[in-house]
Amino acid sequence: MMDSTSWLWSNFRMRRQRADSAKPHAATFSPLYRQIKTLLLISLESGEWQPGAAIPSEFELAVRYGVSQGTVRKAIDELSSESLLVRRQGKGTFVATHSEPRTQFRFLRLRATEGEEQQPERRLIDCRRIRATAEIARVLDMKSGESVVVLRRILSFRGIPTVLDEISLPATIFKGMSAAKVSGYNGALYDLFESEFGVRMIRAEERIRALAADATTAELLNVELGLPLLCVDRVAYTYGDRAVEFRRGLYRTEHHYYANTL
Amino acid sequence: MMDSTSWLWSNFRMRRQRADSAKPHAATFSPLYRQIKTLLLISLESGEWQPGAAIPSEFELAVRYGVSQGTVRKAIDELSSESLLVRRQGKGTFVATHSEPRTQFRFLRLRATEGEEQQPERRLIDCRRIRATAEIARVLDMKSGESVVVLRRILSFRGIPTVLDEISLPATIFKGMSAAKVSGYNGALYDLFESEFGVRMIRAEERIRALAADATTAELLNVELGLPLLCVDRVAYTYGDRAVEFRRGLYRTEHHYYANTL
DNA sequence: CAGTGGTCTAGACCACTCT
DNA sequence: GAGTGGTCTAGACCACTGC
Repeated sequence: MMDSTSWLWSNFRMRRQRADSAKPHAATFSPLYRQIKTLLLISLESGEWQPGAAIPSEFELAVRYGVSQGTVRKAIDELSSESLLVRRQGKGTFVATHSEPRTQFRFLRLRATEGEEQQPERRLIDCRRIRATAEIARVLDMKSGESVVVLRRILSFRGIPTVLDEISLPATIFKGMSAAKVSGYNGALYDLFESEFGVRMIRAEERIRALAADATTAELLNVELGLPLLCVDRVAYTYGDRAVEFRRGLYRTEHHYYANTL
Repeated sequence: MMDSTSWLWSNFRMRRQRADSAKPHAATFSPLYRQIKTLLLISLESGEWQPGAAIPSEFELAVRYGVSQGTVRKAIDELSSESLLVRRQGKGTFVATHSEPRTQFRFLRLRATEGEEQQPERRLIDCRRIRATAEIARVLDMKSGESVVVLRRILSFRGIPTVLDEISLPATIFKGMSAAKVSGYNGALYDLFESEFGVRMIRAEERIRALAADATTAELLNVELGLPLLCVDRVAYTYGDRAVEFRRGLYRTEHHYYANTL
């Protein structure tokens, strides 16, 4: 089959790396397990293995790539520590999903000052199409003026509006995004992105500042003008470190805090 | 030597674990490499290996503990990923130190909105001894009324006062702490704690909120009353997850932000 | 060159899950 | 019991550092 041919070739190229360089090593050298990791990443990104599904066993992958099980294992170890894969002893290795509570915990850092943890209620305010501003174009690596979908929504805890999110997405990647799609969904947005648009958020960077509530924000969050809020700017990345979301969150912190571990 | 005796005994006990339990496995089971990791932690905590110094080679440790090099390796891997040890190919494995810039980056998350990264100037305001309030006693796991050292200081960037820190430390652990000791030191506090008091900060948890500057803060940071500030409450832990510092930081965020990666 | 960490292998056995 | 990930070993060789 074509598959066999392609992996034989890949493997040949991998092994060559060591043998054919006259100089000790060029800057292009990478160990076998990293090359395996790259192959696994390709399979993940291409959708060959769907979120939530099991990937082939370590033994099978070792045979497929013509390396030892330990080498495959080390590649999976890294992907697992990056939360792209999840190992389950006795069952197999699975593609990580945003529908797992563990993952949601990772991307929503707001915790209640006291009392039990609770799921937020999500209410969509609006969903518009605009042309990318210079700022959005810069962080999302687009051209100014390209089409962007902007969602605004409110997260409430125990009925208290607590977070105002403004979420900017490249329209070309999130084709068919609409208020209906978001409203009809009762879960984390990243879960929707993954299942409906095939966009998996891998990593995000946040910049946190404090600022005073302006008129619009004060009204939407039902607080008085000037109340100090956390302003959380997030850029989220998918495979290959491609930025695909810019999100500005305004958090009330009378009864919640942003949790972080150093 | 006594050393030989003790490690032989330890090793015996480790291997026993597998053999002598009739039931498949009690909840107390832990794999060999974790037991090795614990032994390494003991050596670190006891000061047998000083910060910045090299620990014995993997081969030597394998002989000492009577296990294979790969098992020692896995133990070191975990300690290394927890930033307790640092591997340097060809040189050895070293005890991590707070004097390395990399480590300071980890515990000071404030970044400039624009321009080059810069070292802050540190100015001590005062250093007092008080009795632990209920709140401090709770987070530092002390009794109410026990002696606490409280430092207040300001961090300035480019001459602009930006952070007001109030740092509470158990007096019994930080014996001999004084204004002179802190003032005479031009570096990260954790570096001072490590070298002068033998207290190594391993991990910290932060809770971030937004609040308005009160009168005292406004004066010390030279801002107007009510300016929104980040309030960063940190509890820092040393070996064995013992809390040894409570720190409340108030951050101006006109020209800086708190950086975080998810 | 010797010594250290880094990679890779092959094989054994353990622990867990499901059938 | 079969299949999966988890641990452990012994040994080979590579890559980097410093003498």
